[in-house]
Amino acid sequence: MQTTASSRSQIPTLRAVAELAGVSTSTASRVITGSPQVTEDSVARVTAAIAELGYVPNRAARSLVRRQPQTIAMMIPERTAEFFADPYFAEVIQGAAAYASSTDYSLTLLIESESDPEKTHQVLSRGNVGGALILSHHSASEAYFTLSRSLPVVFGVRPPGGEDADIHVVDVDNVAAAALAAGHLVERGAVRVATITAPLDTSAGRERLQGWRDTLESAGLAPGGWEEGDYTPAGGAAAMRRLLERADTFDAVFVASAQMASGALGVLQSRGVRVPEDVAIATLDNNYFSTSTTPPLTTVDLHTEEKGAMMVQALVRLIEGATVDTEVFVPITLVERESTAL
Amino acid sequence: MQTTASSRSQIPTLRAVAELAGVSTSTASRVITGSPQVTEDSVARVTAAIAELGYVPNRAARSLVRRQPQTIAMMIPERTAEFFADPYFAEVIQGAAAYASSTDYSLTLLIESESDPEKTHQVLSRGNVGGALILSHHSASEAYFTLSRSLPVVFGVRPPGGEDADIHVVDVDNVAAAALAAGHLVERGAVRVATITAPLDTSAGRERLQGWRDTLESAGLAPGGWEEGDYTPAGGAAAMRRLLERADTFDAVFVASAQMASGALGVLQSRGVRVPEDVAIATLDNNYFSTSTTPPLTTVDLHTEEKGAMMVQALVRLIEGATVDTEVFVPITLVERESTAL
DNA sequence: CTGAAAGCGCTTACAG
DNA sequence: CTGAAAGCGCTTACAG
Repeated sequence: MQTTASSRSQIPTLRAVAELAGVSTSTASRVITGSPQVTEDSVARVTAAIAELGYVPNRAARSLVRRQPQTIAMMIPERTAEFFADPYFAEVIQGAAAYASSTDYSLTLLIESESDPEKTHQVLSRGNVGGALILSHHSASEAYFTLSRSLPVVFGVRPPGGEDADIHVVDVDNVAAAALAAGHLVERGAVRVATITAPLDTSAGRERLQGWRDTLESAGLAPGGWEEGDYTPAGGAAAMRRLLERADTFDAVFVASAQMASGALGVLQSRGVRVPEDVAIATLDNNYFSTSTTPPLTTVDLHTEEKGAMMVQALVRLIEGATVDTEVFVPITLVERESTAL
Repeated sequence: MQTTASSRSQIPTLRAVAELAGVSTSTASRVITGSPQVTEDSVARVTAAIAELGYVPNRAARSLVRRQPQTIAMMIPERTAEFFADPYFAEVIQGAAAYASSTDYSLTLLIESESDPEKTHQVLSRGNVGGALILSHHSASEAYFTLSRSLPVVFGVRPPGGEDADIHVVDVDNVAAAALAAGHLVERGAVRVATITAPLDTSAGRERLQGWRDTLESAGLAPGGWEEGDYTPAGGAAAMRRLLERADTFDAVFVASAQMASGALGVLQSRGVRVPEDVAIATLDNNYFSTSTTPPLTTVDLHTEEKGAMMVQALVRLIEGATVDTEVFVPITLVERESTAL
């Protein structure tokens, strides 16, 4: 109590800035909000006063008067397993938080209640957040369709059923990413390219499968075998075992995520299959799972951190009334490593 | 703009609640804040009105008048690698966010600028957060010592140099956790227990080594060999390779984190060492890395998610002026799995 | 126990 | 371009 009180009294207000600068709070406020209707002289004096006092606007007061909380909610899935296993969320969050810190908005974490989507809706629609970022793949995201009519919302994945809906999505082009990885395998000389897919009940899973298929087709190659994984190393390993049991052999495999690829690589090596000599591997995600294996894996960097930043950027624009494309693609880049070396 | 405006007009205010309940806003406010000086009848009527309107207090207004932002900052390390590789942060964050949602506080993510701690200090001390949670191990956390004099702060790890400082720490008892795991190995009959440590420039690393040492000593066993790891599977694997090169053999190993244990296990198996028959393994962290290996690993659950919740709980108490222990221990539990089966 | 009133720290028409 | 004034939605002494 005492600590708090004493610290509070130190914090400079707009009034203090205005007094020091010798202007009214109105003028000081105009300078701070970047209003054009102020003289250069006012700007200089207020700016100096702000610097001298280390003034930072009170968010609560600003939010109250603007009727617009300077807060963005990042909805994170309640189902912990999904959230934990994957560095994906951490990267998106990191990127989003970093970008948010460069804006006037703060990023707050909200658990989405999957058992009770109505509750989540409540929390978001009651005026305490300026907009929301939706990350989950599977969840009952239809609830967010309605929400996005009354609150700015940006999705990190196109939600199931959201093909026609008037929603905003910031995501990687999964077809293109898969095609980039598979294409690299083909260019390198592979002629029998198998794949381990991401879960096919997600759009990302289906699109990555599609990208692989398209690539082989346009290269005039017959599609190789494919098995479904679940985004985990163990799932990738299991899929690789099934792939090896099949009649059709392969000289390369496109694995739809680095976590799965690390598991699949282990199986290959335990069977004495040499990578890249016998089987080349290309995957997606430039993270720990593609850099720390032996050999390290050729992959497509999905720029997940940048994705987080782009989501916040799109949302802030939406909140501030600017026009935002309904679909924004996050850049992708091929990173060549030993797993496809010649 | 239009969307936003229309949605705003829907949001019920305290005044609307008061009118519906037939009381003044003062009384309505008292009911909401749980003041004792209201009649049962008032409580009933206001409560009903709140439910009917779906009223949620405006955080900005409340923060403004209370001079206390209803916001808790979770400081996350700028150094991305550390943050990404480990499910630890994600678990703590999840637990913290979930607990925060049951309070009046919202959890906001702030990147701590390690290159410029002064900047982080600025952000926190300028009155826009009610308190802060500090997670990082290494960082220049001394800056937070000063901060904790003017702002409620809870550390997730005792910062270097923070032995005597008057700070609040919520953490697992690392010595006890290591002793629990190592003790299980001993009870099971191991007589030559080696260890792979966490980085020894962290207090957690040193304490876990200590717990292993204490256990062997009190069991009357000579300390086995030890090698330092870096919290990653690759680091655990490297440490295990070094351990195997040493003269002293071992029939069990305590690995100070599950990520390292998964790497170490791989090395053992690739050398034809059977787990648990030839070497038993016990580790810390009950996460993906201890459950998904073959065999699954006996471990000490550090209740990381609960830790996040406890950190928020302690911080909220601090903010609200209650007394909080300077040191709070997160519970630990042994989880027996195949890696130590007899 | 209750209500009228003041005020938290800002922003923004409004008048000049 | 500038300042005085009103007001954002709450909470809390103050008086009754």
